[in-house]
This record gives sequence, C-alpha cells and structure tokens, in this order.
Amino acid sequence: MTSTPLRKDAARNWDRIVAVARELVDRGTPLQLNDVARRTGLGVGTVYRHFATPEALLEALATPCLEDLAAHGRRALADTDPRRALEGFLTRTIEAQVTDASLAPVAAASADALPRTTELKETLWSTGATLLDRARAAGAVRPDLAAADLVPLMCGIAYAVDIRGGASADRIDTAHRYLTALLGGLWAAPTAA
Amino acid sequence: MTSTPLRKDAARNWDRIVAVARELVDRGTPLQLNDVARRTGLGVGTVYRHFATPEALLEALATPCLEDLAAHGRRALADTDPRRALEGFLTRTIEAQVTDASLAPVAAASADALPRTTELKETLWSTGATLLDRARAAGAVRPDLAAADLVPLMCGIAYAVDIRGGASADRIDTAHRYLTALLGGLWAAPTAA
Amino acid sequence: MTSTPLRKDAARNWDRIVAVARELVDRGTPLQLNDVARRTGLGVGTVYRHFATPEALLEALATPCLEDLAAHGRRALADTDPRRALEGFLTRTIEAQVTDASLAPVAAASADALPRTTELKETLWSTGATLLDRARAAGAVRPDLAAADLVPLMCGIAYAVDIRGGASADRIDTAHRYLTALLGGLWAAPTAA
Amino acid sequence: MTSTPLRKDAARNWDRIVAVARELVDRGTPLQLNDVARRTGLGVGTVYRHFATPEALLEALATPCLEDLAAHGRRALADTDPRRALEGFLTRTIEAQVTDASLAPVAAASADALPRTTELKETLWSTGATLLDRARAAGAVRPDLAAADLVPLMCGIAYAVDIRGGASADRIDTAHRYLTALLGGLWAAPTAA
DNA sequence: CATGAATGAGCCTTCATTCAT
DNA sequence: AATGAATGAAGGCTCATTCAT
Repeated sequence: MTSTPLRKDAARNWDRIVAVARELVDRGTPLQLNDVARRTGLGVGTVYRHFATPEALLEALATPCLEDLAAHGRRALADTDPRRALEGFLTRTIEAQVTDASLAPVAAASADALPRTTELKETLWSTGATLLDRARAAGAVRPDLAAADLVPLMCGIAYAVDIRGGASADRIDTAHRYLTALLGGLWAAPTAA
Repeated sequence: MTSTPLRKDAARNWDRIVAVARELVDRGTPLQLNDVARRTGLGVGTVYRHFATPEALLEALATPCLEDLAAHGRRALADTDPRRALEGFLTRTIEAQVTDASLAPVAAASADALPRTTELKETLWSTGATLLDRARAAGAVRPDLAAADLVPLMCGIAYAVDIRGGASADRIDTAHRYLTALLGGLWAAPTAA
Repeated sequence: MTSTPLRKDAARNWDRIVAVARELVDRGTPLQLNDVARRTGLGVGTVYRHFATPEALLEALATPCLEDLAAHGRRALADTDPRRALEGFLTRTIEAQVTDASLAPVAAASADALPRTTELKETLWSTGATLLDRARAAGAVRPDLAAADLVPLMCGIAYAVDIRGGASADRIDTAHRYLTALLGGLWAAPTAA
Repeated sequence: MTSTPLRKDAARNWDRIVAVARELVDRGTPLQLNDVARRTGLGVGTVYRHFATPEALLEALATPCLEDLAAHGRRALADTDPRRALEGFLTRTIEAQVTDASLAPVAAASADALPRTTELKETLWSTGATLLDRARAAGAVRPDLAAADLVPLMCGIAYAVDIRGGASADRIDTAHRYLTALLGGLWAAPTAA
C-alpha cells in the first residue's frame, strides 16, 4: 500500500512515533510534534520526516480504524436488509468515534493531510450514501435525510457524548442511547390505539 | 441589572469592545483580548479591565441571547401542552445556537467566567429539565432520556450543523431538519397499516 | 509638623491607607498603590494624592519608628557612658529593623521620597556618628571603624536575620546574637591566662 | 563534567549568552532573558533552550566561582590550624561575593534552578560547618555561633558592602574590614593592663 | 478633592518549522 | 537518514502612572 516500503530502522521509528502519539491522544494531550519527538527520544527532524504536520500524524493514528470501518462497510453493502445494514454501519461508526479519540477531528476536518485519509473518508462517505439510498428506497428512512447529513449527524452524536462527559466506560452506552434516540425519535412511539 | 452602572466613557468602550468581539466571533476568528484591543484602538489594559479573560468577553456576547432564551423558557413553562412546550423550547435553543456563534462554546463549557452566565445556564437547564419531566410524565417522550442529555443533544445538533457547513442562510433550516429528525426519529414513521 | 493640617476626611483616608499598607508590608506583600487603593476602597487617584510613589508610602510607614529611634538617640546622647550609649543605640536600631519591615528598605535607600525621611535619617546618622566618635575617643571602639560604616553594618545584620529565616518570634533573638557577635567578635575572648 | 557535550555552534551560543549576562550582571542590570536574547542577537527561543529561567542563567554565571570556592574549601579542610582555616575560608567567600555580583543572589536564594548549584552550595555549607565545628572544638570561636549562622552572616557582610557603596575598587577593602570587625569584634580589644 | 478608567510599555513564554551538522 | 539547535512571530498578562469626569 505504501509507495516505498520503509527501511527497517525507519519502520521502527515510525512505530515508536505512532505508539507515543496514540498514548498522547488517548490521554487527551494535544499532539505536538516536538513533544512527540522528546517522548520518543527521536530528533524533531526525524518526526517531521515521517509526519509533516500534527494532522498527518493524527490521521496516521486514525487510519487503521478507518480501514476497519471501511471493511465493515463492505460487509454492510452485502447485507440484504437495508435498514439493518444502515443501522449496523452507523453504530460501528459512532462506536469508533467515541472509542478512538483520533477519529473525531479527522472526521470533522474538511481538508486532509494524507491522501490515504481522503481515500478512506470518500469510501466511507460513499458507503454511507449507498446504504442510505437503499434504506430510503425501501421506505425505511425519512425522505428528507440526505447523504450529506450522515457525517454531520454522526459527528454531532459523538460530540454530544463528549459534552455529556462522565466515565469513559459509559461513553459507548451513551453513544448507543443517542444513536437509538436519533434513529427512533425522541417522541415516544405512538401507542397503537 | 448591573451592580455599578458604568461611567459614560467606560460604557462607550464596553460597547466598542463588545461590538468588535461580536464581529470577530461572527467571522469565526478566535477571540484574543490583545487583538480586540488593537482593533478597538483601546489599550490592552482597558480591555482586560472590562473582561478579564476571552471567556468572559465571549460570555458577555452570549448573555443577551441567553436572557432571551430564559424569557422564552418562562413562557414555555406556562404552556399547558407539555409536548409543544418542550418542542418550542428546544427549537428556540437550537435556533439561537446556530444563529449566534457565541453560544455554542458557552453552552459547552463546564466552567463559566461570569456569575451571570452560570445563573442563566442554570435557569435554562432547569427549565429544560422541568419541561422534559412534564413531557415524560405525559408519555410524550421516550423514557430513557434524562435531563442530563438535553444539553449534550442540543450541542450535538448545533455541532452537526457546523460540520455540515453550507451557506449561513441554510443553517437554520438545517437545524430545524436535524431537530425534527431527532425528535421524530430517522426511521420513517410506520405507515398506519 | 505637617505643613497644612489635613481636612478631617482627608486625614481619615490617610489613616486608612497607612493601615492597609502596614498590613501589606507586615505580610511581606509588595506595596502597590493600585492594590492599596482597592483594599482601602479608595480611588487610585486619592492614594496617589496622598503618596506620590510606593516609596513615599513606605516611608510614611517607617516615620513613627524613625521618630522613636531619634528620640532614643537624644537620650543616648545624654548618656555619660559612651560604650553603653552606643550599644544601646545600635541595639534599638537593629531591633527596629527586624521588627518593622518598612525600615530596612528605607534605611538602605540612597534617595528618599519624603523630606521628613531625609531629615530623620540625617538626624539618626549624625547621632550614630557622634556616639561612635565619643566611644572611639574613649578607646572603646576599634579605630578603623568610620561613621559611614554604621548604617551598612546595621543593614547587613538586619539582612542576615532575614536570610537566616525561621520563626518571626526568633528574629529579635537572632538579631541580638548577631549584634553581640559583631560587637564582641566571633573569635572567643582569649581566656585570661 | 557536563552530561552531554554541546555541539560546537551551541557551545558558541552558550558562551555568548553567558558573556552578555555577565556584563549585565556586572552593570547591575536585572537579568531578563528577552533582553539577553536581543543583546546577543539570538532568538528568544535559543536563550530559553539554554537557560529555562533567569535564575538558571544567573547560576550558570555563578558556577565557576562556586567551584573555585569549593576547591579552596577542600584545601582549608586540610589545614591543621582550625582558626586559620575558617578565617581563610570566610575571607575567600566574602571576597567572592563582593567581587562577583552573581553570587549574592544565588547564595541568598532558598531554591536553586540548577542541580549543580544545589550540589555546590551544599558542599560549601558543609565545608563551612565542618570548619566552624573544628574551630569551636578548638575553643577558637564563641560557642553560640551555629553553622546555620555562617551563610546569613556572610550574606549580611556582602550586603553591608553593597549598601556602603563607594568605588568598586574599595569593595574588597571594605569587605576585609567588615569581616575583620565581625571576627574580632567592634569593641577595641582590652588593652592588657 | 475624589474617583477610577485608560494607558501601553514591557516582560514572560510557547511552539511550529527550518536547516546546519 | 537522523539529529536537535535555532528561530521568532505570536500571545498572554501586569502595573505604575495619568487624566477626564
């Protein structure tokens, strides 16, 4: 996938950088390349060689997760139940966002640092669009919801979970609750009368 | 309302500062007191005297809007239809958030710079909680929705509108669509069969 | 003594300022006229009217103490035992310095803010000089000690007490020990053999 | 001695910084890192990289001098005459303090910026304590003088020399006079009768 | 006389990025 | 390739003093 496979030592440095960055992001510490350099024991220059900007490093962190989502998306596209497919896809997306702190900023960014990120995001958005179209065609989804709304709504839910705060263990539960609420509506289902 | 009415010249400066800050916030420029000082032509010290921190200035911008919301909240509490009351309150809240850029950060902040802000936020949150309780008691709202979810969800929608981008003229429409979606659910209402 | 006796309200302000300043100095807080103004509840301008600079205020604090010392000096000059007179005078001086935090900086300053301060300092220095001369003439004091050394040495001892630190209750004891050491010498008196 | 030897260019900058700082300190100008940066023609960041705080820079100035004193201390500890050893040590200490303006603040500070400084100060204080103990044991020193008094007294004398003012050429003489006075006492030795 | 708003020089510090070694 | 020293714009904040009200 990578144009030039890295030399062995360069690959080791790449790994160390990503590992340290992962830790920082998980702790909520802002990613600063200088800081990463110090913590890895590498020179600043080395870190910059690998990641030209903090955003690039962040996207590198997010990549595996985006790839997982893309893989799930491919499976969802094979699902014959359009509603279940969409719901599963959205659920995974939200779970990923509230679980991995690197995702939210990458998802929200309008410009990407790495081509790979753009590629993955486009794949995901188009997967989402297809799933939405199918669900709408099946009459499962309210008609005024456009593909362009999917990402914002997912980001919005993730953001709501952040705002809500609370133990990190509860984040997934909250995310599920919010997604369910969004899907089913806050209004109670009219009791069959 | 203000403890000590400002001297005339001080009031004029206060106004200039707020006006400049308003412009910056509307343009999406981060609020920096030194920057505000430069643009108003006032000394830094003057700006600091009026607003000890950028947050205080931001909250000063948000205050009138929060007061309007609180006023609306009082009217909503008088409404006899619990569902309509809640919906109206939430609608106003979202409209305010996507209309006035100073609100979102103030709503999301866990600590306030001005006592007045805390006061207003508490009033609003408790109004929301009351309206939600009534609606829930009337069976109009899904039971797993707590008062503590209201603010996060509203912030989430406002955030989604931001992410969605697009012409600022469309922001209110988008906000309405998102709130409606959240209230009624993304799933199409089951056709009466 | 004061050229124009203050109006009653002005006198009251003067007293409040001095009282607040006293407290600040005793606590070791740096004297800032703005700060004093806030704490007295007076306007900055009022404080500046009374004391043009922080130094002036400090000297105002020191004045009563300097006057006490001057009074003691006059009594010392009447003492017929030159050594006892000098020792008593130096003891009082040191006690004052380590007891009243406003004195050290005033004593060390080469320029004064208030004429009254200059007057008092000159009186004291000349009292010291006279007492030293008499003691020297009586053969009680080493001959290489000049009048110009008296102030520096006293300031030096006070400074040493500050450096030494410790409970403020011990400061006077330490000061006495240091003065005694200086007077009698660190070297043990040769035992009569 | 230095953990990591500096690169050649970095070492040159280090030297420039120290040289400029030396000049400022000797002139009595307060050490400000930005100021040092401007005068060296280096970037602020460079100066901050080398010396995180003004205190650190000051201590770097003081270090060679402290090392000289420590070396002298080692020689003094080898002296068999306890009184001469102590006197020599104190004399050197005072000479250093009135000669090198960087020493007094470092000696008086209760907290150090550089570990090396702490190390050197501790060495010196313990050398002083040992010399004092020996002298006291030999009956050469008044018994009420504790090791904890040594530093304050030396700082006090240095301070007295500063207060006294006068030509910088006279400072050493004055320092000698004051130390001699302190050691021998201001009172004239009783003439053998 | 009293007031206190305004001033703005001046200090401190951080950090993304470059480039000589 | 790797290193890490250097850069310096940029932002934050304080405080002594003045002067309009």
